[in-house]
Amino acid sequence: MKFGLKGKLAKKESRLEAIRDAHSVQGRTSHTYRMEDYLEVIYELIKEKGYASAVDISEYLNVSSPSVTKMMQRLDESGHLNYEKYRGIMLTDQGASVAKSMHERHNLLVEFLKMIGVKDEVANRDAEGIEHHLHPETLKKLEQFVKYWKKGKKANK
Amino acid sequence: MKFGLKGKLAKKESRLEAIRDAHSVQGRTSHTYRMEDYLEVIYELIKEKGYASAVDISEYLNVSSPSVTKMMQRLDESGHLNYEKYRGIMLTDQGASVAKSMHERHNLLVEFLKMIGVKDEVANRDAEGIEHHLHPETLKKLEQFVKYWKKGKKANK
DNA sequence: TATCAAAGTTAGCTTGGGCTAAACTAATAA
DNA sequence: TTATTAGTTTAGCCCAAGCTAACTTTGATA
Repeated sequence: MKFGLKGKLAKKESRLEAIRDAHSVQGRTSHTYRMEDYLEVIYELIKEKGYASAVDISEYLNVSSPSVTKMMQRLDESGHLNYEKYRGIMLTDQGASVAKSMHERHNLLVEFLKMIGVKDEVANRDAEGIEHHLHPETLKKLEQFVKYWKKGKKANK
Repeated sequence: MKFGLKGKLAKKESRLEAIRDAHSVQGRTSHTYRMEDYLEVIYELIKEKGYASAVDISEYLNVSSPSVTKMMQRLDESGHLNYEKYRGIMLTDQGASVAKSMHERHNLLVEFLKMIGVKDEVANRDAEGIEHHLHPETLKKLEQFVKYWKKGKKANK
């Protein structure tokens, strides 16, 4: 496997042009980063306790319960979960898929960060911030890279 | 140099606890991520053309000019730049320092991403998203790591 | 020097996400 | 069965950041 040796053929962009490209609107996903955070917590709660209550969500995201309620309504609206007042919360397939994706990104990022020597706590915090911003390609490459690195480590341990 | 071999002594946290820690409020920096974007563009504009005009900022950030004006007022307020209506924009030391930090983070991230095989365009876009979320420690480790890796590459080229 | 286009600004609105205070539900204990 | 209370929701607010429409300033040119 080769890294970092791609053909340098691309038209060289000025830094400003690169910034413009990066900030050009480009098919955002119908949900916000904050929604991803909520979905991730709900997913973990369901995995750990079987259900997700508003108090728990509010505790783990460090927000008030009215904020949770509001977001539940939005996520219901957007089809990420089925929500019935005073009853409960269930992830839809769509919601679960977003949540799972976040979960995996998080794991991968934490693994990588620890690998390069970042302390657990910081790794976790940074991963939580970064996970929303990864292009699928980046994800794939990072995955390959981590796998590759681990193999190497094992090889000369 | 060693990576990934830190003592595994830390108390093992549940995933939810980790999420809570990550989302616990913790000394945010008196400026927002969006401010960082503006400051970065202003910095690059000044480097490339000697000054930063509102139209340019608005073009490179893909926002309207009233949005730029508003943000200039805020950044003036917060001491990141000196702004005088219809006149011009100058970064203060504080503003320049934030901008420079973004610039460096961006460079480092792009370098790393390309290193693992991510295409330029994607690397740029992801870096732009990620750069706001890096703890100084992560930054330092990533830097060491990139340096280390490059050395390795050179060694067996 | 007067005019006019381009650049910048203000006014006033929208939206996402957050909060507190107050009202409501539901489930348990008496 | 009723009363209490923990949990949830509503109402009504705030703030950052965005937008369009309308206005002002500046500077170049006739």
